[in-house]
Amino acid sequence: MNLEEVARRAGVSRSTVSRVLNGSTGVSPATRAAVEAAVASLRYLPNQAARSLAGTRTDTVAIVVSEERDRVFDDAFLTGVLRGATSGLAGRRAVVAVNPREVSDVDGALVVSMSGHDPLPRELRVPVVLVGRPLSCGLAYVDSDNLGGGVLAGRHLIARERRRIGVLAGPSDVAACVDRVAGLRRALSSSPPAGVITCALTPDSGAAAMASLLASVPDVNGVFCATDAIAIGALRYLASVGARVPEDVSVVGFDDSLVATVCTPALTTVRQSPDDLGNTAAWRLVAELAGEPDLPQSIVLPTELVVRGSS
Amino acid sequence: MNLEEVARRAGVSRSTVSRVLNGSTGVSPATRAAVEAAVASLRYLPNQAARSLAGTRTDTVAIVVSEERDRVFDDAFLTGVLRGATSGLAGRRAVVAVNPREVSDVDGALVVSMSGHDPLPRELRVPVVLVGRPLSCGLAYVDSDNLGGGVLAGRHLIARERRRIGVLAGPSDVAACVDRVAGLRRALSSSPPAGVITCALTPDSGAAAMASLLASVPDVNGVFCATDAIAIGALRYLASVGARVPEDVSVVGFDDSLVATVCTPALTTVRQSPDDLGNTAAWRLVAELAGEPDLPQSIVLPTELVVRGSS
DNA sequence: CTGTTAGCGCGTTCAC
DNA sequence: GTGAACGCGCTAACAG
Repeated sequence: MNLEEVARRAGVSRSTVSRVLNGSTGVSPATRAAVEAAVASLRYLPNQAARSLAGTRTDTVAIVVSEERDRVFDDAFLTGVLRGATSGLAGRRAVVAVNPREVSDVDGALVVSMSGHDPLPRELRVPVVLVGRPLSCGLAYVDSDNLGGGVLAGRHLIARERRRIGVLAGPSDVAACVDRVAGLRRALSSSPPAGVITCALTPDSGAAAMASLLASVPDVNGVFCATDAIAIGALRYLASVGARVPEDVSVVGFDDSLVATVCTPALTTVRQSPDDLGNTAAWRLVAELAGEPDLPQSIVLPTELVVRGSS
Repeated sequence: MNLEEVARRAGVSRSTVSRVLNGSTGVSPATRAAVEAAVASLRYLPNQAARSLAGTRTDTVAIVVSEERDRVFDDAFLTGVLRGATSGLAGRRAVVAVNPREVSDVDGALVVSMSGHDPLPRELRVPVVLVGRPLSCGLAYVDSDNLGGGVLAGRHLIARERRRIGVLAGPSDVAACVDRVAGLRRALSSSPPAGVITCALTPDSGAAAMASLLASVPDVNGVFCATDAIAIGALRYLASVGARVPEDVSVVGFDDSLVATVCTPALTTVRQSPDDLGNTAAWRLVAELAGEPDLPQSIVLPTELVVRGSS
């Protein structure tokens, strides 16, 4: 099934069918209709390989997932971004890759990476949109309002009369964590955090960080955790030493992952929408590929405080 | 940068370069070496489009994720399968799709779907390997040993002296759930379950199902849940009516998802490995595409009981 | 063992 | 407004 057959069926030449398929102007309404009828009745689908070989596009974009197992916020984040992205890709093929160097023959790429210093996107010679703010390069990106979320968390802790506030900050090369903590600092401007501990993005690391925090600031009464996974560990450690949450210590997380609703007490946290992140990034990339002018270099999606039992 | 240039550089013809690239036999070691040197020094990458247009393969496989939002075990399952699959695809391109009808120009497909009655895989005119046992078609598949896991759970409840056992079974069209419950029944052969409630794969549905179970079997002292998500809901409901776990009722889940370690009490559950599932399915598909004979029609991966506080 | 040749299906000039 | 002709980069016959 190829252009030739469709052309014969419609009583025109290959070129004309091609023109109709590619929305080119200068085809009389009558022939256009004939061609469309032929296409429909033959259930013709263009051959992608031939199309990209002859033309200049591949109609394929890469979704590059550059992450290590223990450096991901939570799996729901990735799943959400993927779901949102594929649905926003408007008929294009999405190839997923873990290693950017395996990627070729694509029109553009969506890169989701925790690390703010990923050197890889630049190696792709196509338009790139990042999911998550980069720390060190000027590429276009879509991100949650991590700063604003941090501010919300900080104001909430202040409203709860917490004045000895500790921070379990996550890694310093993860932009989202950096921004979240910056937001908290901004909300706390008059009375800076009593202690800041960096840690990995796992419950175990969060528990260990909570232990150090308690050691250096024994009277801490509010804790802001850069991710829910960290907060889970903090809650666990606090329970193990008999500290009451929220009576003795308020705990606030970030992500609103499933575990936030399941742990005891349920976790006050800041919600972001991975689906919207992926969808918006896809939209932005598609728009760029379509040649739309004046596209924003960065897009920031709102976050929202969800108050539960831990504060 | 194309075959022509590489050929010129190596002082041979296009065909010879093509032969070397495709591992065809009958090339003298000397010319092979010359070609490989040229390829390396020019950093030549074959054009995928041209390759699939001329040849019979596309070197890309589809990963079809056919799921609705509320019918997924947990997100970690999907991410795991995806991670395992992409790493097992041995250099092939992986295109992800939600709708199988968007899939064309691929050599084969991996289909991950909860529903056992998915009519879609057959529409793809290429080799297909399913992740998860199909209920109604005879396609090749890779699955966790859900039956065996159910047996493990059943034996465990018996060992805990639980004789009034209820089942929160999940949907009857999800093969994994059906198999898990079948395994439980097998372990309980002498004394069948006191009650079986079907439900959706969400905590809320699990909570509602637990309520019905308690209504019809007030003295239930053991509950097997087809998934951890269901078990979370069951635990929540039991706590709300003041039932003690595990003193009054033992609860066992299935999946060993992250929430199983976070809830209170921590959940006894059966562990499966989504990564291995995806990886094995990819391997099986690649082997079939390579024409390997005598491939197994089904592959079943072991599951493992993880005992925690809830039993 | 190696080179030559003929398309794969399509977009894109060109003429008409 | 429409058709004819060329070539994208490659694989797969076929010669030699």
